[in-house]
Amino acid sequence: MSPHAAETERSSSQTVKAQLSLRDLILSGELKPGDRISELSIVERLGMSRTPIRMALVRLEEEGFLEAIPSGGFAIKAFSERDIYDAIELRGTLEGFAARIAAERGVQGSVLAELKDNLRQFDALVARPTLTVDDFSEYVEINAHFHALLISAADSPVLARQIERALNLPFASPSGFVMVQAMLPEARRILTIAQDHHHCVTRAIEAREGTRAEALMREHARLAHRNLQLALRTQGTRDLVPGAVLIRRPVAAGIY
Amino acid sequence: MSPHAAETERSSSQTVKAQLSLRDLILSGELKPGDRISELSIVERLGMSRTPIRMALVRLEEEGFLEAIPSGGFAIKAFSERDIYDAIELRGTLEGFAARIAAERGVQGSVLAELKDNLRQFDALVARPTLTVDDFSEYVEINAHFHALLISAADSPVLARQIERALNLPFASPSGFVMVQAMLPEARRILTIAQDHHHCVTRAIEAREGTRAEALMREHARLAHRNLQLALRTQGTRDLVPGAVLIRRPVAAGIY
DNA sequence: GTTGAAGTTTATGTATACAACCTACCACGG
DNA sequence: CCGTGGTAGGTTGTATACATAAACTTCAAC
Repeated sequence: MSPHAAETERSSSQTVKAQLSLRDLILSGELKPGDRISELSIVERLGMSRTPIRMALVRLEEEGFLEAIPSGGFAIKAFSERDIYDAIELRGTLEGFAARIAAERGVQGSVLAELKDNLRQFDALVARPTLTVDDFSEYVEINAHFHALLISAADSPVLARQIERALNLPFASPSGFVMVQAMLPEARRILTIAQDHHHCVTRAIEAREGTRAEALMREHARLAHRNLQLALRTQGTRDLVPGAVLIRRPVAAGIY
Repeated sequence: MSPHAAETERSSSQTVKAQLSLRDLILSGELKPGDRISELSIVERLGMSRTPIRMALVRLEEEGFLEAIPSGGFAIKAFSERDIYDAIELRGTLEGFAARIAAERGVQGSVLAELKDNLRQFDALVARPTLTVDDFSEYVEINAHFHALLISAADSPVLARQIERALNLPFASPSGFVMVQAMLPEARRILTIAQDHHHCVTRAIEAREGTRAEALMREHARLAHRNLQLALRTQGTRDLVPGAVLIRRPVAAGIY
């Protein structure tokens, strides 16, 4: 079934299990956008009682996968291509804000050291003569760590919380389109640009150049815009887009 | 007790009642920051069963009033003065983003007309020779409407949702410090500046000047910074700050 | 044939009972 | 006297039963 199904087995609480399982059900496309979710049908599908399922539904609504129906219950949300575009742009805005206040207020030396270590790992990756799919998986890790470090550099719980929420939607994640990118011929080129962004932002933060750091992070997020466009319009890559099943109109012109 | 207690009486669902009541309990200071919330104590206080109360607790966690305790249950969050500063700056960033995309993508004529009507109401208010407390209440309405119109001008559900969440904290609201402002000698001056911001942003959006619109909304939010500083440091106005009880260190030097 | 209304069915909202866990206190041993 | 173990109390997590409201179906009348 779903690639993440395993992790739901050995979880602690029933609520968390339900949350993960439901998310998988949604992202795998078994539950389609617009569908109303009946609690009872989930009960018999997951084999637990209604209470943890109701809890999970509330949480998934907060995460943005579901929307409350006025008369009660929840339905699976559908997203337009523009919604995804906006979510990416929003992430760029928030990460730009993080970079700016990190630069303006200054960051702890230890965080800066971690950032530079992360850059070295990235450099080593790009230096490899050929890039395998495993290399891209490794990049996902390094990239996610860089963005996490940026948030800790901003040292603002309020902002961290808000960014966390903005990243709940899978296609808004910093690494959302990396595996798509891996399939594209210009993979290395995009990677090189992303690498440069990371370097420049780190340098800007160190040099207390807030405006520059902000602009760079915004532009960095826009790499995902291009990957999104390519992925949705290139044959065969659409399934690699995280949460592709949530996109309202398949758009992909000429595939069928 | 609380000024909003009335609205909790005639509510529909028990969950919503619990949510509103709990929020009042927190904002009125009856439940103090750091306190762990026992579900049973709320049960006997509100006279309903645990189920809707648990639901309300989850929602209030999402709103930012509570934080989950690792071992289970919730505790009331405490905020530093810098958290509030960041929340205001964050609102400015998000509203700036809204203003920018409204300007860049263009807005429907009807929304623009509503904005201009709102500006006229604002102008009429400022033109009054003296400003009563009622006038400031009216301003809160007009101001809230302006900010709501800005969001609808951006026409982005993803962004609207995110801003809505950012405004859950009472001190992050656009009108959060207006009643404080009313008590200050420079009340009219601040109002005049806010009025100019509203005018300029609307004109910038109409003229498709995205960068200008964004910068203006950011600066507009920073008016709240000043009001925050004044309110916390001026004797007697501290209680007018919404959610003042959530602020960690009373800060207010020399009051006691 | 279509529309409206009433009854039935099924959904969610709420209450409560039960189980598992964490915590704090007390006793016992080193 | 300090540390460790166990037990008791209370807390949250889960399951289930019940009430209420929404939706669907069916039947009848126009």
